[in-house]
Amino acid sequence: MNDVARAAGVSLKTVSNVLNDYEFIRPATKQKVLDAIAELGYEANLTARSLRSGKTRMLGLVLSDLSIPYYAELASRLMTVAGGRGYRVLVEQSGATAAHELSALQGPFRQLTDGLLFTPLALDAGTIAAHRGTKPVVMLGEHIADPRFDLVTMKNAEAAAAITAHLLAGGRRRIAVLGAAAGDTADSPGLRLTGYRAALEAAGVEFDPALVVQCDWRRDAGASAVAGLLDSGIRFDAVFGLNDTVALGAMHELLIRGLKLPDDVAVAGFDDIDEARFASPALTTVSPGMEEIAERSIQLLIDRIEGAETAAEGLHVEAGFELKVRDSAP
Amino acid sequence: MNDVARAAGVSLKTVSNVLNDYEFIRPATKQKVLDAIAELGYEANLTARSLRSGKTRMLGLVLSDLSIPYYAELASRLMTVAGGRGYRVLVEQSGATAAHELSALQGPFRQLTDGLLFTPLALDAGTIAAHRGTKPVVMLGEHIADPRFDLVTMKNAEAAAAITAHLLAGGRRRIAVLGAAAGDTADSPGLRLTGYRAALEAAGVEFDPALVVQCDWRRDAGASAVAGLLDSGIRFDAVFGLNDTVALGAMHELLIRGLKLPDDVAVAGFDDIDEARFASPALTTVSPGMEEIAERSIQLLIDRIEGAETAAEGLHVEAGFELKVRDSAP
DNA sequence: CAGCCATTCTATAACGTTGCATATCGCGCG
DNA sequence: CGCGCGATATGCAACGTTATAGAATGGCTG
Repeated sequence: MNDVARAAGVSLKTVSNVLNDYEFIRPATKQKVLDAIAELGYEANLTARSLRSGKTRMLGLVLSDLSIPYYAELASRLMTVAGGRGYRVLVEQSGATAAHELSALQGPFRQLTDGLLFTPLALDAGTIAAHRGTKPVVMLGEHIADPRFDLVTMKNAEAAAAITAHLLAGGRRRIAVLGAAAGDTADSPGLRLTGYRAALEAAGVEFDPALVVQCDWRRDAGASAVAGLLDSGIRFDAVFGLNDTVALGAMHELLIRGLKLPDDVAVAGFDDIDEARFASPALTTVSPGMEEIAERSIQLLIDRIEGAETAAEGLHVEAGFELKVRDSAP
Repeated sequence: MNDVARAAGVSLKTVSNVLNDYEFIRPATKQKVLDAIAELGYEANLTARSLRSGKTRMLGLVLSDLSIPYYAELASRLMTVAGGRGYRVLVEQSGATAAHELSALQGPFRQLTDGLLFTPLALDAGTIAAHRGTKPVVMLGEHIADPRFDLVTMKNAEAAAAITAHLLAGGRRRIAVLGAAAGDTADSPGLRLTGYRAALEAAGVEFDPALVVQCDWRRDAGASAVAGLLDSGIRFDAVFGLNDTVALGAMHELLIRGLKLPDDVAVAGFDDIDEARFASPALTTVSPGMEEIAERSIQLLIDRIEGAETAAEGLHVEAGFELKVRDSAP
């Protein structure tokens, strides 16, 4: 920067002012500085800028595992949106363990970022509140729904109700649910199950806990879950996987067992990952507005960072959803 | 750090020395400092450290799109491996465009990292060499194979030959290839096609260019490609998708058309993404040693960064592969 | 017992930027 | 004509750390 100042015949501070779009600079001066910068190929040192300004222009993103398709897509979009606002995204994988989540919340990772997009899975609201520090945090997902925190999430219950209603409208009456325990009411599984139950009730169909199978949200777990149902002789004419991955695993198992989809069993999922569209048969699912989630969460976080006028209390944003009717449950 | 020094009754520099594992410190002194650090909850300021030392302890990872499953899995592993060595990974998406790749190579992104893991798709070796800068760069993938660069890649040709040989051993003679042009010899498509041709030749089966279909490495492209083959009446008894995604798209289309897999057509892929295992039927593919790629590339890059004794010339590493025989091509 | 070296600790000066306060200039107004 | 004020440019200090050089201590050697 010294060299630029000398080349442009101005002071160090003037160069800095040009770079920071300071208001009161004569166009001629500004041009001289810009020319010198171009000629010397100067690039501002971001580390020094960070040290002095206390800002890194990086956003932290904490999620359990980047290789999970939903998170990979979300991360990709968040990076694109953040990039458009002049921020980078630094990703940290927590493995959904409390220890890692805590260290992401207060460790060195935090120092490197101006704000955090946090998908807590293990920590509870109290612990997070105690260790959130002073920089802004925006929660993603459903694990935390606490007025103290900003939260961007999806309409889990409404979307699950909509897709259940769609299955019911198609004449299905015994809809197996994979990925929640019958008593769940909180977090993604519980909220989606609640939506399912609401739709059943609205249609006057009785809820049967035997149709609810708890399993991890992974392909193989979905396959095993549906295998368990088949083996135990429980009747069902539809499967609602609480995410697409589980639904796809279930579909795989149903096909292997020689069942016809959707005639024998209709299958529906949740998330609308890219894969759902190209599955065979294509998976009926619900798109939870990931684009909107990405945009609103980045927007909210940056507003907090840059001190925009926003509510003092935690803001709760719910993105819209869209039913995607495909061949697995027409 | 000042507070710690005062609390421990030592100089600022001694605290710094303790943090940097300086050799000549009396255990008692070290303990006093550590106690003070613990008591005050002090954490070193990483930005200041970076400014002074010129190191950020971050590695850059440039890839086209994080939402592509292969890259998502690779990124996830790289982050884990790097974390174990005390580095973080900062991801930059290039969209496979030359402009973005170039800006990742020389723009501010570069400043933030001590070294680069670079998956070039658009830039050529000459351009990269001209703009590589002074910090270490390790290439990933096949686009660049130039002695000037360090490169970590997979045995594309050998693995493709092995899986082709497997199809041939199963009695298949007309194996369609999706994802390359008949004349390709370079990059992932070309290398894999070369392996395919080598296996045909070794088995005395004639190469038919009509069986080679160029398409993007995406699901829908794979589906369209195989649809084109079917519609044009070209006979084939097997499909080799040059990556899993293409193969899965093809499989989808074949199933929709009422073909029996693997009886009518065997299908094989390349990459062994998680999805391949749970497809229906499960996809025969080749696992290109991603774990090894992650470990060797991080190792190599960190060695270069920390100035370990390594070859002056570019080092080329090829990870091993493993055939995964599943139901789509038993 | 002086001299030397290994060990242990410290003072000072950077790293490259921006916040704050201030200097300078020219113009309109009383 | 002088004062005040907006516009423009600048100087200095500080952000929190580490590199460099050197000071202090003590033990060993000749």
